[in-house]
Amino acid sequence: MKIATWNVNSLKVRLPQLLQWWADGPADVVCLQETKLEDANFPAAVLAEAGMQVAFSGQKTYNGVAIVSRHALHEVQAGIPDFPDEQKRLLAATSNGVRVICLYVPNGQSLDSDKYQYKLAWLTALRTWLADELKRHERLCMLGDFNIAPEDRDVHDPAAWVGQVLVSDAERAHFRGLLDMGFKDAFRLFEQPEKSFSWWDYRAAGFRRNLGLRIDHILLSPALAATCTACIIDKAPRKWERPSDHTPVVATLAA
DNA sequence: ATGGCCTCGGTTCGAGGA
Repeated sequence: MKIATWNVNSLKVRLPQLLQWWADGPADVVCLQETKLEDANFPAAVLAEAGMQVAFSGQKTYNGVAIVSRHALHEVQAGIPDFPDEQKRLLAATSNGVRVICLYVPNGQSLDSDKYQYKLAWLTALRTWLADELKRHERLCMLGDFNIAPEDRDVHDPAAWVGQVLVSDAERAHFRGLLDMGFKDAFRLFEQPEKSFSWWDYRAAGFRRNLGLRIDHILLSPALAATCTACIIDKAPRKWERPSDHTPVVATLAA
């Protein structure tokens, strides 16, 4: 079973790329972020036609998350319980016996912004809720755009990023907190090339020059981590016409 | 060396992203 995460930066724009990537067959479950679509406009019929089961939670213009799967999706839940939030950033569902959480962590904008405080509050609520979820679901995974580069090696130029969001101590402490709960960063279970990133700025020819960040992650519960045989960043879609600024991350789980 | 894009809503620019 392959599970993946991909911030598509508008599903309306990226629908052809998603269909192409799905047809190429690299995943059984894909968590999508930044769909930027109200639920009424979600292309459910087109995706169903392509063989996808879908669950989605969206809003106009911003945010929006979805899960697409070859297998049926059960027990769909949107949002973090007890954390009222207008922004559609979290969706959970069970597929093939695996509990899948799709998330889009707030960006935070800058360290002195209210949006940064919202980001930290969101992460606190996430961790509080997850402590319970880990007890309820042994086979649990969390995939998404975390908007956190966990370590300096996940940043193309750490010195240039000092003092910015995505790399701050408080954000990284939240990420480590998830690892301390028992989650494993699937990508780091394996030897990886240096300067592996999942996002590159559209500006400055960022992709061509590999000026990127690794901010899209797959975290696995201990039981799932034990079954993980590979985790890769698939850079192919970032080279296609009109790409998202993020590219998919894919983990392989043995049956 | 510097700055360099893309998406959306809604008009032709501002906000937001990372």
